[in-house]
Amino acid sequence: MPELPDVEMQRRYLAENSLNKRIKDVQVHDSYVIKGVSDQEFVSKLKDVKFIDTDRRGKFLEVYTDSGYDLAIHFGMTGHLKYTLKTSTLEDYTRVVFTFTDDHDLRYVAMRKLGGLFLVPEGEFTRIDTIKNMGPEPLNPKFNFSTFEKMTRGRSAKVKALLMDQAFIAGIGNLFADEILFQAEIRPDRRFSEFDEEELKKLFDEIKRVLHKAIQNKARIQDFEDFAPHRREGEDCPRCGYKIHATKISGRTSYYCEKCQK
DNA sequence: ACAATATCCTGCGAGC
DNA sequence: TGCTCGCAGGATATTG
Repeated sequence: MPELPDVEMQRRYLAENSLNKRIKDVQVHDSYVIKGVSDQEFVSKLKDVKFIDTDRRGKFLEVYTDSGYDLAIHFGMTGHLKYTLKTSTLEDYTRVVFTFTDDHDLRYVAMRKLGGLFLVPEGEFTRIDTIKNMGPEPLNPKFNFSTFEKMTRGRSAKVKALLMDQAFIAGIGNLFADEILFQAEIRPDRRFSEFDEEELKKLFDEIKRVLHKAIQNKARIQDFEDFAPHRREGEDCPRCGYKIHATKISGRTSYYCEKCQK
């Protein structure tokens, strides 16, 4: 489920717990999640170094080190980080463990292996194709309505497919795309060519507002007062009481209100 | 260039 | 009870 707000929480978690501590050991329990380099290289490049800073790009957590290599972490759908005493029981699906000299671990845990850990030369996160081709960061103040309007011109795909496309805009997944469209009162199968200026502005504003609010609420979509009821086909729309409808867009189930979303 | 679809990963629940 | 099937969602590869 990690989308932009969730990844932002993971970033803050790492920044609070794991910066400026020497890594005395790196254990790769599952090499499938190590991307770009061999396990051996991954371990040797990160052993005896420190994580010194963090950033986020879309759904990637970027971790800077004090050696010549940096680390990008993607959580796929099921991944998360766990900082704990190294003596504590290893969680199921622990894929990679960093052990610091303070005898604590930072563990990358992920049931399904849809994410991964990418080692790149210093600062060169654009070596990762998804990042290289990534659209604008929605919460960046430089991402303004004029930019958004230009991006949408000539695009004929369904609005929800584009919201989930990382090359169009960064960090939005299935759940937040539904939530943004619910708040903007726009159907997920609409196309930009049919939008009037007011709808486009409303959509732009809701992208920023929903993501900001989710971060403020610690990424819990449940904290929305009238959130789109995900995975609840046939339930009542929290805004108008009409039945929630489900449909497939871009291979993903979309939930929307046929009455309030136009 | 763009749009749409198939595929991978793993566990779970529905249905037979 | 035990099997298969389909689904969950992020991203990529492939096809149109």
